[in-house]
Amino acid sequence: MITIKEIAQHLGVSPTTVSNVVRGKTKEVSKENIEKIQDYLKKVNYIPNMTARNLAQQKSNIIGVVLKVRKERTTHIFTDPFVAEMLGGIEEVVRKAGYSMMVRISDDIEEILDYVTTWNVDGMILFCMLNDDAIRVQQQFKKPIACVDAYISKEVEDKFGDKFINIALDDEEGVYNCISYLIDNGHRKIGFYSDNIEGVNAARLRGYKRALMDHGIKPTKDDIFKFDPSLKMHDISLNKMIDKAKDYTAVFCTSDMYAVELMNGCILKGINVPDDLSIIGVDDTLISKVARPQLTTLHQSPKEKGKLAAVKIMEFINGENAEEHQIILKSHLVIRDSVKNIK
Amino acid sequence: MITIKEIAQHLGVSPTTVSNVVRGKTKEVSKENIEKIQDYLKKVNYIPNMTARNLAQQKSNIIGVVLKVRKERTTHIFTDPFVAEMLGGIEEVVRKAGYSMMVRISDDIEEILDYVTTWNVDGMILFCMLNDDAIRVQQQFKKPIACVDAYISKEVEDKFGDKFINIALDDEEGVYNCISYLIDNGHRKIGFYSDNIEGVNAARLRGYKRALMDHGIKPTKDDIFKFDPSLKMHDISLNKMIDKAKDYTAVFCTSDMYAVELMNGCILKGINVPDDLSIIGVDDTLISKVARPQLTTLHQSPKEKGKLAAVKIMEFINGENAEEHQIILKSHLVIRDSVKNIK
DNA sequence: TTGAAAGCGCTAACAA
DNA sequence: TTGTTAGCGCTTTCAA
Repeated sequence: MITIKEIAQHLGVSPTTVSNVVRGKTKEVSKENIEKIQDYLKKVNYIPNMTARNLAQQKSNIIGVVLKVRKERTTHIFTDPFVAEMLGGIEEVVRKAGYSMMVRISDDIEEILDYVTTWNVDGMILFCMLNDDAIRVQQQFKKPIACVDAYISKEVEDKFGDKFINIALDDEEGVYNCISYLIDNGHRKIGFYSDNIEGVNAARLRGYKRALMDHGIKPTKDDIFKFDPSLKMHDISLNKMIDKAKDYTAVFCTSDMYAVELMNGCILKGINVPDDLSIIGVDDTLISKVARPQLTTLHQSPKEKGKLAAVKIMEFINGENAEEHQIILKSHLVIRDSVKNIK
Repeated sequence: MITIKEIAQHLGVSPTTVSNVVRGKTKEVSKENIEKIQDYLKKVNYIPNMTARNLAQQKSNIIGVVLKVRKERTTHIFTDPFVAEMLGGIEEVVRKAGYSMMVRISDDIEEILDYVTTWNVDGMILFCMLNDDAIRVQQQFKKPIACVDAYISKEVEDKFGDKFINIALDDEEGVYNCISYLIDNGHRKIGFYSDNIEGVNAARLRGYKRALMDHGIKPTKDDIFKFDPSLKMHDISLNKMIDKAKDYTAVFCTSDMYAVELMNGCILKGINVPDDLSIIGVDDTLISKVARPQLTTLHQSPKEKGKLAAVKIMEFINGENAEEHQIILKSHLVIRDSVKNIK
């Protein structure tokens, strides 16, 4: 690759002048030099060395997109329609802003911090941060951060500066509505199905419990099914769940993907959905529409979440500050065919 | 961030010695220095500056993962289960090899070349390269390349050096088998449904045509439905397709995603699958199992394709050479419920 | 075993 | 308007 220095030598000008032309800072360059240099740049197809540029400018032009997920989920995290849509939203904004996206999957916040530090990313978009993580991140990472579905306390949140935002959903409220809807349709034995009950899903669990209690139903620990999404355990967990499902008339699942997998497993085992079991999911991604029966689900827009996070990061980088630390999007229930009225 | 120089000064040793310890090149460092330096590194939580390291070493530790897709597909490329699974396969291998993944979506080969050049990526994984692209890539990009589903001529292929591989599928043969299966089940009016007929899909189209002709059916241009996958056009294209579908007893779709969307559209319009229309897809991703009826589809393993591409790139970087320019994986038909025997 | 010095390719402060 | 110079943080020769 040809360098600025070589070009400068060849044309008998200084590297600064060439550099200025390359970067379009042509106010201080004479017309004849601009033309001469531009012609030559094109002729030799000059392409700047990003590494050198970044070192000189103490930045990276990289946005670190970090998916903090537990090991069991790593292998198929991209195939979760929620994540896929979110990434699509992020990618577009980041690319159009002239930045590059580095995607990192990890379940270890220390590793993540090392990663974004060593690459000196200009901003980080962090998916699924928990409270303890947030404390560490806040201590160590001093660049713009946008979170999607971080679930952290008000106190920790307030420790972050002006370059922090969390894009969230009204999870508790949304799930409250889902469960209320089930109850309105005559369901009293309602399961809660998730791969974890941290962060966002803790909020959802609260909504679930509150809805039950408000309708005079006492939630028990047994009603919460935590399953292992790793490839190995997947079918085992699923079958366990299906066995238990017979004791229920409805199950709330914390994502469309899990809902649809459960539904599929049930149907294959002769449990009819929704006649024998009603199912509700979350996300309203493509999969909920193509599944049969079509899935009743709590709508949110993963793509919008991703886009918004990316837009905010760009604003932060460009000097704007966050006016608030949280943006809470509104969910709504999309009623399709996977819930039966059993009144 | 603390630098090697500062550490050296503080400890009264040279930057070289610190650098050697950081990189584990401790053969030439005295034990007392090793210990002293390691302790201090830990104490100050030293994290190397990747940019500086890369500039000095003339490499990047980056693998460029490039999705070359037409503009209409950009917005939801990650949500295609094929792409999602493939990315998952790539990510794992790349990460475990100590590299970082930069994902770039573009439909312009010149832009792609500029991108990987400016970032000085150590290797590129390229999805969906066409013949003309390949010529340009071969001219300009002299680092290891692994392609997934590139479709290029033997001559162009041979112009690449020892650091090139293409991971492909026996597309023509596979689709030949799909169509033969349909014909065996009594179908004679069979449509071909795709968003493009370049590259891989050109091979599939050949398989389609050959199967028809071998069974005495003359394929016509009208039987090929090209639709526009952009968000705007999506429903319009789909409806057009569905209108035409009445003239057919079966449709072959070039991906599960499209197959499932078509199936869904048909069902919503009162066209029963498979009673009124049989459908076959390609990929055998999750979506084909959760759709109803379950989709009969040509199985391949996107994840394996991705993994293999990434493994090959790493081998190339580590000095190994390609023994062949193509690895052709075997597909096979997975028979589920979306095809009806109408004999 | 250690360290001085040059260099990776670019930018930016400052002088001319 | 142009060019000189130093420097970004690291690695790598090579001499001590």
